[in-house]
Amino acid sequence: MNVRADLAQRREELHAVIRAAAIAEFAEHGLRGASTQGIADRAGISKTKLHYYITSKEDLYQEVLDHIIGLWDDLFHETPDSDDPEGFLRDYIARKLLFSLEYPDVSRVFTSEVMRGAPMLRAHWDASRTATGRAADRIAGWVAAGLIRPVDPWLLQFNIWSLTQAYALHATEVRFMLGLDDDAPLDLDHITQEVTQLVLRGLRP
Amino acid sequence: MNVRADLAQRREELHAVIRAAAIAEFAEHGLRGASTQGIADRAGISKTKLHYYITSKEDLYQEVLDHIIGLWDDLFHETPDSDDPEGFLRDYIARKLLFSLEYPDVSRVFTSEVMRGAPMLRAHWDASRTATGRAADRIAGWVAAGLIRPVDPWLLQFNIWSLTQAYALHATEVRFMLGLDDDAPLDLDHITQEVTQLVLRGLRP
DNA sequence: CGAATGTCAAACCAATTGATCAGATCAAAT
DNA sequence: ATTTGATCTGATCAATTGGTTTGACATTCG
Repeated sequence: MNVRADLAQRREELHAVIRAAAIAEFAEHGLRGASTQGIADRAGISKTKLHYYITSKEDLYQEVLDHIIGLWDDLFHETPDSDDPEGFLRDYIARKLLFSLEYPDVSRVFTSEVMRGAPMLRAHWDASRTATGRAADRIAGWVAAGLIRPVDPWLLQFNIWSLTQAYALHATEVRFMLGLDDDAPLDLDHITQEVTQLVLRGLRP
Repeated sequence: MNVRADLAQRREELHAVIRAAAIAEFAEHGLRGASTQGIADRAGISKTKLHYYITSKEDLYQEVLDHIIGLWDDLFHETPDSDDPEGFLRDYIARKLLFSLEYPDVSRVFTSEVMRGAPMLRAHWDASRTATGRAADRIAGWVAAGLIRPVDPWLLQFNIWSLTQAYALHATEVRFMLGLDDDAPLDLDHITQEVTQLVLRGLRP
């Protein structure tokens, strides 16, 4: 049984390596532009071996998308520290930005899929929309309670998404503009501070 | 001479058609994922005919990137109505959003190139950086004059870019969340209002 | 032991890729 | 009318694509 567990674990580890390689390749070239050879190279295995562990490129891509959705759900479902607007938004923005800077390729794959019309993402979006709708209700509640000024609760969420995700999508551009090396880390705390302030002050009644 | 002009014009018109088709294809699939066959189909010509007018896929892509940079320069160099922060930012945000909603594919091609490390964009970025630096100086001036609260002038620009571009990149997602048809127009005025308010109020001293 | 299962690589396959070529077509210039 | 040059097409190219097959090797289990 110990051996069996080891085997299953080795399989799972290799699968994680493959998934990571796939995310990197898909982030850089999209679904059509990604090649299984490229994924195999990044994973450090032969193309044949890769195809032994996956059923098809499209299938791997779909699995990556599911994985991403799962990560985002986790990120969103972590109970926020507080329920007042300021505490909640601070926490939310900080977490989103941390994720963007830590796993930029994940955001890139997602945006790449959206840019081509999100044909393989539509299945997940129904759940995502109801979640966004609940959040919109909460924001509307803040507005009604006079805690923040009147805003469109949906657009506010889109705006926060864009502010946080941009630092993943355009990290290369940001680094260049700031005169940083291509692989230099971005200043998470500073960015978080600036974005948070912009949003919080922008919502003052 | 008249005839010559006509010929040159026909050539140019066809070239514009090809460029538009290329932008659509590149926006959806990126450089590697785009196929010359797909571009030819969108342009309504045969693949052979396409290759008669272009020298290579990479070359066409580079030309598209140059074209995009030109469009953005024009957008930026139009003299703003006013020089005070509020007037300038209102104008700038409105123009950027108008462009994003009108030509979303242009923004998509640009982001797609950035996401893969922007190897064919670096040549343009030096000029772009000095322009951004000048804008940063102006913003710093506003801060020094107490017209807006202290902010990082560079990050403020990144944040405005992301707020405006997101409605091009993620138009599909936004439409879905708002329950709109895939080809329904987004409410430019409403979005402009919301984004402008968020930024202007977020900058109050 | 031996059968069965899991792991992997070399060779290979059909399809698509970007791109070329020789030649047909056509309008303009001589 | 003939020449010239640009435009356009069908056939075709070599290379790369995603994916399979065959078979060798190893590991596990009876």
